[in-house]
Amino acid sequence: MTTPPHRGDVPHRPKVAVMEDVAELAGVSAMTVSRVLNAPEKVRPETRARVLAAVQELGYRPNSAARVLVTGRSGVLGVVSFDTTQYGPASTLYAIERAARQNEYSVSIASLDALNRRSIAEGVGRLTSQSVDGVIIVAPHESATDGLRHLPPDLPVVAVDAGDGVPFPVVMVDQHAGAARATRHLLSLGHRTVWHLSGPANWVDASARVAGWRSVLEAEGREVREPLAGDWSARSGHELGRRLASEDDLTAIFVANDQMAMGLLRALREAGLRVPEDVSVVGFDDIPEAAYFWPPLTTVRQDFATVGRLAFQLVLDRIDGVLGERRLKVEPELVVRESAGVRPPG
Amino acid sequence: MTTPPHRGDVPHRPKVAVMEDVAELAGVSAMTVSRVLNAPEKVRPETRARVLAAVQELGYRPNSAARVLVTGRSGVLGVVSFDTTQYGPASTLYAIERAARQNEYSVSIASLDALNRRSIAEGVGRLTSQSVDGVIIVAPHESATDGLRHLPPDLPVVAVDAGDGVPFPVVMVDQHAGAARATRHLLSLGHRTVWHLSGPANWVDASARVAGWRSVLEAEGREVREPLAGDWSARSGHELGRRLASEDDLTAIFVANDQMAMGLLRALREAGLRVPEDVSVVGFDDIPEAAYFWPPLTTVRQDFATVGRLAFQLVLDRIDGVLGERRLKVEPELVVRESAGVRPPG
DNA sequence: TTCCCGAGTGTTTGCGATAACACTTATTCC
DNA sequence: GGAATAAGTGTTATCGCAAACACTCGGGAA
Repeated sequence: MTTPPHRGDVPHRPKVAVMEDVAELAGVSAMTVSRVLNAPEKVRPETRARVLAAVQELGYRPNSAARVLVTGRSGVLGVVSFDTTQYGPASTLYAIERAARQNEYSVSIASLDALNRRSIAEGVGRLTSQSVDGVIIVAPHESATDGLRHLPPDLPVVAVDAGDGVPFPVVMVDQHAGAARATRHLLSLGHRTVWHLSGPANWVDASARVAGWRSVLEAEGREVREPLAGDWSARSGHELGRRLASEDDLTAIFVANDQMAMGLLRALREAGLRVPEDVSVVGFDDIPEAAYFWPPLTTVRQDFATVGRLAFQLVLDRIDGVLGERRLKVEPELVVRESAGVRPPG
Repeated sequence: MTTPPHRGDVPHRPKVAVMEDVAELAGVSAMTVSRVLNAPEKVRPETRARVLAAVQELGYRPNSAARVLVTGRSGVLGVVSFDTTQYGPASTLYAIERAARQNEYSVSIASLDALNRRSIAEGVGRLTSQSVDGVIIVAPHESATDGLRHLPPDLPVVAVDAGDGVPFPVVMVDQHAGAARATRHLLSLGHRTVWHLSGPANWVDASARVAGWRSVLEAEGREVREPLAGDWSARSGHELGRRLASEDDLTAIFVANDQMAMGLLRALREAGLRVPEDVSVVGFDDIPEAAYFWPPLTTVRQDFATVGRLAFQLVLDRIDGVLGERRLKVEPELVVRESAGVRPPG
């Protein structure tokens, strides 16, 4: 007498209901249950009601793996991104998730440790092997652009803040325009020229902001001082600020993001310079804390929520086979607070 | 003669390779391919090499849906969380994703619009219907605790920062100890008592910090002033700071997070109070910018990365059937900078 | 009446992988 | 030498669902 294998050692799971169970309870075939769930109008109302009641009673939930296997669609969107602890990427991700949820999609994420071609390809790979229907890439680094050119061509992909020359739609804030706006604002206050504390080299946002800043200065025939590059952190803003503080024609600075602006403000104060009386500062991003900097920071607001929403809409279109815009720009907005004032006399 | 259906109208996709294709190319059965991928040691090295070559040549990637269907395991971990744009949740999420990735798991997210039982159940539902293997819930609100009691009992779940009485493991920073440390630090500087600017009611972290702060004051026989509750934002810190500024025995304040501390610092300055000469301030979190506040903020560092890592380890154990710790606490650390000083004379 | 049509439902098949088991062949042991 | 064993591989069944097609039935058109 042998003991039956694999029985008894497991405490008899109350096995979850499958479609067949629902069908049986409702006295119909599994196919009818499927129809009730996917094309209710094809089922007579009273049958439908019986099925729905059975679904309810058994707490039935369709098995997505089985559905994916047969339909080829998963209802999952992949997002690959770099450093989601930062305000910008985090907000974008959040907006994407919201938009996805409203369209019955869920979101799978793949964070990147580094920004380079291998890393991006690998991130996309992790997602595609989870059968995502499409991918949004939030990787605003120029090295990424390269990686983006070598993706599976049939996969619906949309990038956020990517450089030129990627073979699919891109959604981005118009960094160039934002930087230009900030720079013009400072010039309009009477400053002779504007210094720039930029983001790290090879970040597309950083380059675009440099370009926007430079273009305004050049158009106005102002002197263009070499920008100092930080790494987006308050720490780097502080460090560069100390160097900057000793320049004698320093009256206006455009900083590539709010965190660096924060470090800069502190460095200036430590050097005995008052903001905005002696030096004017304009940031970029409008993080929620910007209004509580000392002094409250004049900055350029990026609407990450809109970016996320648009990016989702674009992948969704691609998934549905619609070929939409190739490059959407969201307008940034100058938020005037108190860190930028008129040029000091002298 | 009828035309063959569904041929020619679709522009002949280069259909992706499936296991059978690999098998054919390598001259083996599909089962052998499967073994090469899942239990390579059971296949003779030369066969294995042939199969691997075929995999390479066809660019074969296993179809996860099919695998999930038959194995019942997806390799996907669900994370439900509230407001991932904030530093804490974002960092936790990031750490979870990292840990997951290192263990060949990927991560699906479900953001919550609100913190209540329905919302949490719905978020978990969205994830389970995607066949996740386990779920980590980052929802530090007391109303969540209720929702957490009504989840499918067989689903491996771990919570981050949940209150007592949830029926599964919880990982959290020891908020009580952190608050106590901050409070003791202020008392040790000679302050007679410490005010508290707390987080919103019903947030478990907020309550724990209040409790930690209160317990030290009571143990030392100091006066306990009613805490003022903010909403974690710099804005609320500023607003409450204005109210606080007029109190005449105000020399030390413990603030429940760094953003509120920032708003508070500004309000104090606006009221003509110097920090730390007139008033000492200690925050909580140690966000990356805290060192660049004016003055640099003394605060309590939460190690979100460790929290995320532990939470992942715990779900992983549960998925594997290991029943581990029920409540893990991560020690916070007081980071002394310049915003807290000795009690002013008088 | 007969036929056709469409609405509503059921049956069969197949999605792509793995579990379980069956089958070879070589190896070991008595 | 023969049985027992192990290593390597193949066969078959199955996971849960939906696509495709088949069937039934009643009502209108011819």
